Amino acid sequence: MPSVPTHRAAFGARVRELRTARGWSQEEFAHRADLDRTYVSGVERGVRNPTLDVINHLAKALGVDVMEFFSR
Amino acid sequence: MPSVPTHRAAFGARVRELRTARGWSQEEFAHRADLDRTYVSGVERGVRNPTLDVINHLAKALGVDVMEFFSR
DNA sequence: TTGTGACTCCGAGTCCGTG
DNA sequence: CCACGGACTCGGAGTCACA
Repeated sequence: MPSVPTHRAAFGARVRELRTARGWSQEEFAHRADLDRTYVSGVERGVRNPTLDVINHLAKALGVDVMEFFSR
Repeated sequence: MPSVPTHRAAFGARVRELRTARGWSQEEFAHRADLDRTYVSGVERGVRNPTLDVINHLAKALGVDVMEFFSR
């Protein structure tokens, strides 16, 4: 088992994709999602294991449904 | 802020829906997912705030994509 | 068959900084 | 602008006895 599970990496990559598509820096996104900048960084790299609550926060900040993180 | 956020309750309800649709008890499901029965109970009631790793584990045990938890 | 309170332990999540 | 580290707090993971 790698230290960065594939499902986490995929999730993080999707978050990053949606964030950059909006032209936001990690810091601006973190502020909008009311989360720490370094934590968002960790989530996007797949090293962090976010909770359901955080996942919902991220979705809300991005203005998307949670489904978007797992589609495609 | 309620102690059981609506998005967690919705998630739990969806898990329960998928479990019962397979005719599984919490105990049987917990065994298949390699989790404790009481933990599964907490998730279904929205009391627990599962991590992305656990969410993926549940999806695998149910044989569905994680998307299924958030669709409809 | 399921809900619940209480428990331990480790990781979720924050805040400081660096290259 | 971002990756990464250290140190910290508190809440999630995982379990049990009991209702």
